[in-house]
Amino acid sequence: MDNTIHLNHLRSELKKFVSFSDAEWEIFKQYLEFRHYDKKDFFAVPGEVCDHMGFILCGAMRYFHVREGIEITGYFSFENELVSAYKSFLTRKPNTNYIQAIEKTTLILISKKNFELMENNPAIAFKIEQFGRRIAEYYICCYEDRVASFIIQSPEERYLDMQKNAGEIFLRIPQHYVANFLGITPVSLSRIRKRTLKVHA
Amino acid sequence: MDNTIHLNHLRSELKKFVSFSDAEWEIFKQYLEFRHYDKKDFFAVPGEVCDHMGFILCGAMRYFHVREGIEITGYFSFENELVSAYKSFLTRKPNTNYIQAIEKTTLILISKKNFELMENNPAIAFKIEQFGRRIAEYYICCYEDRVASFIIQSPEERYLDMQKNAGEIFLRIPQHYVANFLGITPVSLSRIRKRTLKVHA
DNA sequence: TTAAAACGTTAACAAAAGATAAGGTTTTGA
DNA sequence: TCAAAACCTTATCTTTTGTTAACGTTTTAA
Repeated sequence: MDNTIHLNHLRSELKKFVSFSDAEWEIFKQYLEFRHYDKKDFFAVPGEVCDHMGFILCGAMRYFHVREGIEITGYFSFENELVSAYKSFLTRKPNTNYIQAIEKTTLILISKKNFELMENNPAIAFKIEQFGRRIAEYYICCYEDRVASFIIQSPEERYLDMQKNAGEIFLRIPQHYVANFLGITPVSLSRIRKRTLKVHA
Repeated sequence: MDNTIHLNHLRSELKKFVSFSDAEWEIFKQYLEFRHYDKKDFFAVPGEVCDHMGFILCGAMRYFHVREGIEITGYFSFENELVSAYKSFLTRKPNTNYIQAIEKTTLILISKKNFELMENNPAIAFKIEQFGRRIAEYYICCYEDRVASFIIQSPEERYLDMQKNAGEIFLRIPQHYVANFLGITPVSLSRIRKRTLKVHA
């Protein structure tokens, strides 16, 4: 199977982090693997170390904790985004949540082992450090905004912002997952929707 | 003034991110500057790009947003920790919150300009990439936990956890700042304290 | 030293959210 | 295709939080 088109797509998308030279890319792509997930397949589970970082070619992933038997969704990743239990991937400690495909999903994976091999390969080590740094810095910026939203906004304000800035999510994600993402219960989100609908009608 | 002892302390503390060789350290330390902040002095303000990252030798810093004239505290940094409006520092876009000394505070600063000079100095560029990467990765791990606390815990649970794991903070930080940090109002925290005190009495 | 500001608690009331359950619709999967 | 599961809404009741204000104490700064 020829995955050239997908690899080229990945290379292009990764430019927002770092640009690989042709020589670097030839090395880099040898460390990649493709993997398909059916809906409900798990990318990561609690208690196991997350060994991979993935790039989503198509599909979507849901991150959730289980607390007293109840699933609580904390995050989503969609196509052209990365997916990983980052803390576990970095620290090599057991992960604490599930990451599950919520659609048929195809990933391009890099294993921790391959990451480390590249970090020790002088031909590409520097670029890999840059790559790892930019990814981490990118996510820090996202986290800064997300934490601020919990500190300075009410659930209703978070919902309205999300509707404005990421409205497409509601077309793909069950609403009770979104509720958890906003830090509230599904019942509460349903009420907020009813409340705020009237304002714009 | 001889700051050798403080620089050696910094070098030692930074080992949790990266170890500098003697040669690298000689270069690195030339790009550092010391700065003192009186209580209530600002390290960063909204609308300005944050040009520095700081290491706290002594003292403490508070991060807060102003919303409708009200200050809302989102974070603190203490001695031996870093301080920065990270997103602004990284993206060179205007910062959106205040960072203020809440005690007399001494920082060792690296400017963005000096950071970039080192990134372009072959003698130390690789180490700087590693350094930047490890810092970012460290903060991602912190953020992962912090976001999870908003998703899966109630304010009361967040308070009890904080009391257990970071009790000393309450000795240095006014309680209404802590309340904001937990995502609630000062009045609500006062009630939670009253509620939970009885359980342990 | 002393007046002003900051701080924590409490009260009273309103608003929002959580918990539970029921009902109807849609989706899923055998 | 059809029964089961998943999903969203609504209702009821309880709990928690927000808002505002008052009060007493502590800290700050002139």
